[in-house]
Amino acid sequence: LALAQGDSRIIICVDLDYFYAQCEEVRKPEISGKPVVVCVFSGRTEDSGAVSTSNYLARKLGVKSGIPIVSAKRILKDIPEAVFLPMDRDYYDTVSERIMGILRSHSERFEQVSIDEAYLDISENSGGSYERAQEIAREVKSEILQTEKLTCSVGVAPNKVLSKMAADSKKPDGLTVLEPRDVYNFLQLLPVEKLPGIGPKIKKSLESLGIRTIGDLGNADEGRLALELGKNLGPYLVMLARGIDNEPVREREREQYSRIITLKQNAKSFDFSDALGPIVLDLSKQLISEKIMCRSIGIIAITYALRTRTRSKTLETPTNSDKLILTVASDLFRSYFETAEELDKDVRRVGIRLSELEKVTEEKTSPSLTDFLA
DNA sequence: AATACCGGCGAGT
DNA sequence: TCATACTCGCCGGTATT
Repeated sequence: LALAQGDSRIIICVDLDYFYAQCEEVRKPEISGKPVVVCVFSGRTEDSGAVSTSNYLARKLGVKSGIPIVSAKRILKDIPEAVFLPMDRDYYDTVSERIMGILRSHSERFEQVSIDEAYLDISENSGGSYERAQEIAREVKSEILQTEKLTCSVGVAPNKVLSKMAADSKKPDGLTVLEPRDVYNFLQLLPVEKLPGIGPKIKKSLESLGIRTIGDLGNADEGRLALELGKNLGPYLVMLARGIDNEPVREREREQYSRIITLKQNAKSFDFSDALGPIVLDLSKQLISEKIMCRSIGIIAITYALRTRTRSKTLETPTNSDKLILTVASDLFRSYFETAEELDKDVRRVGIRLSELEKVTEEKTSPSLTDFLA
């Protein structure tokens, strides 16, 4: 089994356990030991909405991410101590930022992939030793536990995908080291959906080709797979299945900002500025505070049938103006409702997406009055 | 032919 | 039955040059 240059790196994946719910346990110690369910209430009716995250006690009883809040309440109706809390993103963001600061201090090469997950390339600080790498992982875990009282699951492996799979293999509060010599046995018998990036749809596609385990996938004919999954995705997954992943750990710029809301009731059209005004203002404020402009403005409509529909427009000149964003978004929605097929006009949720981002530079900042007077 | 843009879809937290 | 709020990435079609 060839592992290419992948052998020579040592990567750590840190994954904070049931993050939102664990943040709530830290903030309100009296709820730990009880099932905790973090909810996104959509405001349509009392308890409309979905479960964002739950702690392990709730999960064990079947309350998992994505299920309707009413289903969760049904499941836990005989457990009076169960706790349902509204999601508080701002709070989790601040906790996340502090933890990412800790992680960043452990390696020059750092990559945050989500609010609760990051990679560290510790090839250098470990001196190539998995023994030392494991110590570093232990230090990271204990530092997060001491400063924030949060547990995490950590994977140590020769590349990002394997470190993620190692972290996934023991949760919560795990520490799994996967050395190059163990990779083949680790992967061989796992079902394909354990590979990050393979969800229900791709699993089904692979099944139609008789591919069930990661071992099967690694031995698959790349040509046949390219036909089934696309010319890039197919071969890429085969390489992953062979334990090869040369993606570097690198800090990435954010590529988009979006906001989406659930309408009070489904609509064939709606008062654009009423519904969109607040989220546009919020987005615009965020762009300005982060000194960013966007060159593409998009709208998102989620239909009654839960289909996602999008329209977007690329501007000549980048903007961060709430007025312009609202105008463009309203136009896009108007034309959407004019042109969409009948079923797609029944809209449940609407949102806005800003992309093609650029940093604001001095020269591009629009001249202000004081500049004129100077 | 290469690149930009667009819209759909899939996956993940 | 009921079905959030985000982010990222790939795919294929079409328009533009």
